[in-house]
Amino acid sequence: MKNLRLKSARAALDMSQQQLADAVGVSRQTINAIEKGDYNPTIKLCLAICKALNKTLDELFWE
Amino acid sequence: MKNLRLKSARAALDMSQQQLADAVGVSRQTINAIEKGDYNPTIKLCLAICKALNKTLDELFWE
DNA sequence: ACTAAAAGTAAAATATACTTGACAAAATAA
DNA sequence: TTATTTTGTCAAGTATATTTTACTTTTAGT
Repeated sequence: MKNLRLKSARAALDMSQQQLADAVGVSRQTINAIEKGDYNPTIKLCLAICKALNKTLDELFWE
Repeated sequence: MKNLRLKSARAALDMSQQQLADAVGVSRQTINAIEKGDYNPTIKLCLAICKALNKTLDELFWE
């Protein structure tokens, strides 16, 4: 299922998928796939995304 | 680095690594490796572990 | 001490997260 | 409209999470 909280948090900081990808060191397609819900990232990547967006794991990835 | 919070939460419920592994559908070695800190699990597995141990992502995996 | 269960560890195989490159669709701005 | 950026999506490859089998070491019980 889609991760709209991630998409929303990124938009709130006016970051593109490419900018977030660069900030956490992955490809743009990986960010796109996570937002789309295509596959589950590793906890390490989730933590990097949280720090880049100033959010916690529970805020972005708890269901 | 070791995940002592996970180890502690499991011990608090008196569960063995095997029991937790069965509860979340992975091998015992995977649980052992996560507690040992050998590699990073997927967010899906982290969520399953949290639910099995009645903890949140932030409680077990936030650094 | 003896026994059994639990935990630690390792190598080889498999499943899947992630990359790279590329192209089209949609959005934003001139 | 036209140009530019952003997003969506796909296929093939690479990196790594996870499994299986197996063995040793601790821990807990009797």
